Amino acid sequence: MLRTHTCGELNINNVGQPVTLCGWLQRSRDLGGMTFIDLRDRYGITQLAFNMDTNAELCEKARKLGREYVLQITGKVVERSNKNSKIPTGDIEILVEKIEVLNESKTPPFTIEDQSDGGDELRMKYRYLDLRRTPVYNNILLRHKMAIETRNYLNGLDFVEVETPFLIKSTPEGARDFVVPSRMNEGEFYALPQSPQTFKQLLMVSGYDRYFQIVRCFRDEDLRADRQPEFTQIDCEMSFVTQDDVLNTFEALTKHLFKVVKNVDVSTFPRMTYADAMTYYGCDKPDTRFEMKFVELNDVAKGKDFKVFDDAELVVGICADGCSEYTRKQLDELTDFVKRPQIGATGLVHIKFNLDGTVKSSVDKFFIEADLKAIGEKFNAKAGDLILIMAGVREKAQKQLSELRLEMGERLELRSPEVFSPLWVVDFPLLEYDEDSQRFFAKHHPFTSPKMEDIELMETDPGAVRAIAHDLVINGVEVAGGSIRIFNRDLQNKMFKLLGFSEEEAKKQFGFLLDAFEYGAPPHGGIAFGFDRLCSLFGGSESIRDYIAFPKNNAGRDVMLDAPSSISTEQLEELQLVLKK
RNA sequence: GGAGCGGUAGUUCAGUUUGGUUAGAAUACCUGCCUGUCACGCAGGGGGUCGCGGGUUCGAGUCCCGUCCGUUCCGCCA
Repeated sequence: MLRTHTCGELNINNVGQPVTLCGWLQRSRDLGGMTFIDLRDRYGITQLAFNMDTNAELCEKARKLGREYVLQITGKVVERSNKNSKIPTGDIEILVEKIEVLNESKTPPFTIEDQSDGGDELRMKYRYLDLRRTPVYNNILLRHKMAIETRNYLNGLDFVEVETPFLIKSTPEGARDFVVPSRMNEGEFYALPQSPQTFKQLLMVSGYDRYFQIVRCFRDEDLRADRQPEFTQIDCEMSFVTQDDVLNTFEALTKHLFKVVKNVDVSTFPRMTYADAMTYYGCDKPDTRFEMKFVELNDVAKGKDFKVFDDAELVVGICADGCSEYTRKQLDELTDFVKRPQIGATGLVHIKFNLDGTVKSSVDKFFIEADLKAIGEKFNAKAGDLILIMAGVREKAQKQLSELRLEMGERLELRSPEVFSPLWVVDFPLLEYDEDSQRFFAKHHPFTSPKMEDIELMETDPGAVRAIAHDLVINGVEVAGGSIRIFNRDLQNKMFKLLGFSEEEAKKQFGFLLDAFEYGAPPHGGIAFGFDRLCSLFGGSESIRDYIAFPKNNAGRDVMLDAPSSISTEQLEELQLVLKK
């Protein structure tokens, strides 16, 4: 070993010991007669001291060293005369006797400190330097802890981690596949998995009973702050279970992670149906850190000659406590917010329940005070509250008001990253009708089981069939999703038929799975966590990039590698992607 | 595919609204001074194709058109 200790572990108890440390020069302070160097490794910072009186030659050498030089130093631990209470090693320093420069460094393009002066783009280009910074290191360490704890916990429950292939078969359903040309099979392509869905179901057929995998998945879709083209799932599947079993098992895993990683206790996760989530939050992943539930106002808002309400399928509102004092400017801001093209509302109605008992609204022309008070009663509004109302086609109005609700939550500081509010959303619709292609699509995936009591509806009203599906939502983030699967060949065929698959198409795409189901498939179900999102949620960040060591940028590029890149004509020829000259 | 915001010193930004002398600040870097600093301090210095291309103008960092890059969102993400 080139060192006896790390830079984070020495303290007052080590005084007098001879030590050898290795690390990077974080910063040096040259006072003329003496020089101090902060030596950094991933464990911490230890101060090195050099004195002109005691060793002029060494001190001269030390003052010439640059930032990020890699040093090996030998010396003696001494108690400082001026202590630094801000760092764990602040009581001691090393009286250096020998310096070895293990490597020099160019001046880095940004400062390697907690608060770096570098912007995102630059730090991504030099990600290996960015990763030296403590906050970034802590994020990567958090991810490591989450992964280790997940493995240990699931291992304790007899889950088996099985690796599934990355080079698989492309299927047209779902997200766009990344494809890989096959050199040995001219004109044919592998696809990278969007998830190991079919493999984990096959493992259930194989009797593995409880499977998990912390696994990379690939989707060739546009990126977001919380979406990368390659991302990681905690993928899980269990046999001989009900939905309750799946929910209880992974609620317990989630609680375990909160406890050991964050030391946070969370109570039992409430369960909310998809229908309720839409009714009360206008959204299938509600942020339940704050209430501000939707109230439907059709009965009290219609019939007052206000055309916008009268013509609307749904009039719905929220009540913002204590916001009656909002100024004209603030209300205009909210109106502008909902009118942004991304939200696309045509307007916003407000009712102020003023502190002096008066009621003032933007629709006073149409509503007398008694009408407004009737609306207020629906919300149990009190003096000082502000009611915000939107109207339109049901789904659209819900979605728009949902955005406004989150914005109000933000403005009222009700969305602290230190507060965690998990819930299960269940009873999703099995199918979603797509107007463009005039057909149903699986909302989750084609292997999701309908609720037994809804099976008859598959013939009569497919859109009303509910699935035995579940999402884990925390703070408005979809953290995990899963379902009980179809394990019966007939039901699966019925499902494919609903999705407009001919028997041949189904066989061509999923023949291996259908075949497998004929050899004794057990009842099974599972869930997959978005691991990157879970980490960013635990870390209190909106962006999953902070928790990925080498992430891609907005356009799916790795700016450090400069990938993707073109390849040589020889490679293209070998892959049969161009004609040979 | 669409919308918003941004691109000026190694870096982070100001300056663009209302075109006008030599484009500033902080930090980083270099030199000198300094024996208890820990965001050390003090003095001095170097450092700019204002993303790129075109246009308007006597004159463009600033106005117009195009384009590239970054970022956030919508679409998309079974």
